[in-house]
Amino acid sequence: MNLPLPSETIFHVIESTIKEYRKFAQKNISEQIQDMTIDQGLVLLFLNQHPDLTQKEIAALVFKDKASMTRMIDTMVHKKYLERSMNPKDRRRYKIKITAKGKEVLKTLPPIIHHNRNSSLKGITKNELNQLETILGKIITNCTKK
Amino acid sequence: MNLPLPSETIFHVIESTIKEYRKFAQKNISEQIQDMTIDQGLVLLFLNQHPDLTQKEIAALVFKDKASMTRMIDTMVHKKYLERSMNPKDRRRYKIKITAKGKEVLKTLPPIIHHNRNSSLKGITKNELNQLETILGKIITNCTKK
DNA sequence: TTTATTTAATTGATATATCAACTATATTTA
DNA sequence: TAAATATAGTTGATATATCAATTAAATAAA
Repeated sequence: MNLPLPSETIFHVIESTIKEYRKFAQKNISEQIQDMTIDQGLVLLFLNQHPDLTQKEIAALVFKDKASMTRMIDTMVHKKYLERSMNPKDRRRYKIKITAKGKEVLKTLPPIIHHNRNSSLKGITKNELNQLETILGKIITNCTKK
Repeated sequence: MNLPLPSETIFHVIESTIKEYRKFAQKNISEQIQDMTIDQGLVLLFLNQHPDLTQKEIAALVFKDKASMTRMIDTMVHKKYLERSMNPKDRRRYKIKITAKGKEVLKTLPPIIHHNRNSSLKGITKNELNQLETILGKIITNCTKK
């Protein structure tokens, strides 16, 4: 069987892309906000626009499982970016609130992220982005159907 | 600032794609080879075609750092897929050899991986693959230049 | 040739991720 | 309504990843 090496496949390119983007984005975040990981930043952005998200829902949005999310929110609570309080409508869930410190970060973070996205997509047309999304969508479908 | 949510960006799609592919590929591998992770399989494939790779070089190929690679190869040695011996030409490096058990796996693995790649890319044209590679290449360049 | 620098790999500390088992609450169904 | 099932979140065990410091050997510079 003449199988191309993993490094010669499109999957290698895809993985390389997301790793380099994450490295790039983390570097730019760390320059301005210390002790803030990309994923923690994303959690803040999500909660800011959707305050009623459950831990499980946030987990899905950032590609983690619920156990990881428990611990991630533990550390964000410990760092005073978030607060947990009971949700009276469903006492299995928490209400997760962004603290004042968290809101401060939410002033600094969006411009950085905006810049990360823009500069990493520089020279790529709207049309190309659509192509990208379409093709990747096919791969996702192939991997998840049935 | 009206910043789209992370889940609405192309980065989310890219990350989703690689995660789903990995999940899909791992499932198919686990059905036939127990106790073998994707990354361990990739290491075997690389070493099979390039027996003189150093740990550091393998690390780069599978997107890990050298400390992770030390430990990954430790476990593969422990599981009897690999053997380390000294490299007389450069005694800082190891010569990493695939054992008989490793070679057995290398009979089973390639067809699985072939199937994983093929079925996850089903319905995608050569041209689309080229587009994909080109566009992702631009993102990588944007993230790594300077 | 001795000394300084670089390189490959390891180690310890720590962070992060994942699985399975569990708790508490809510929802369904008999 | 009581019992069964499903859901949100936690926890412990374990695996995996990352960083910084270290070791040992090779290479470059003095």
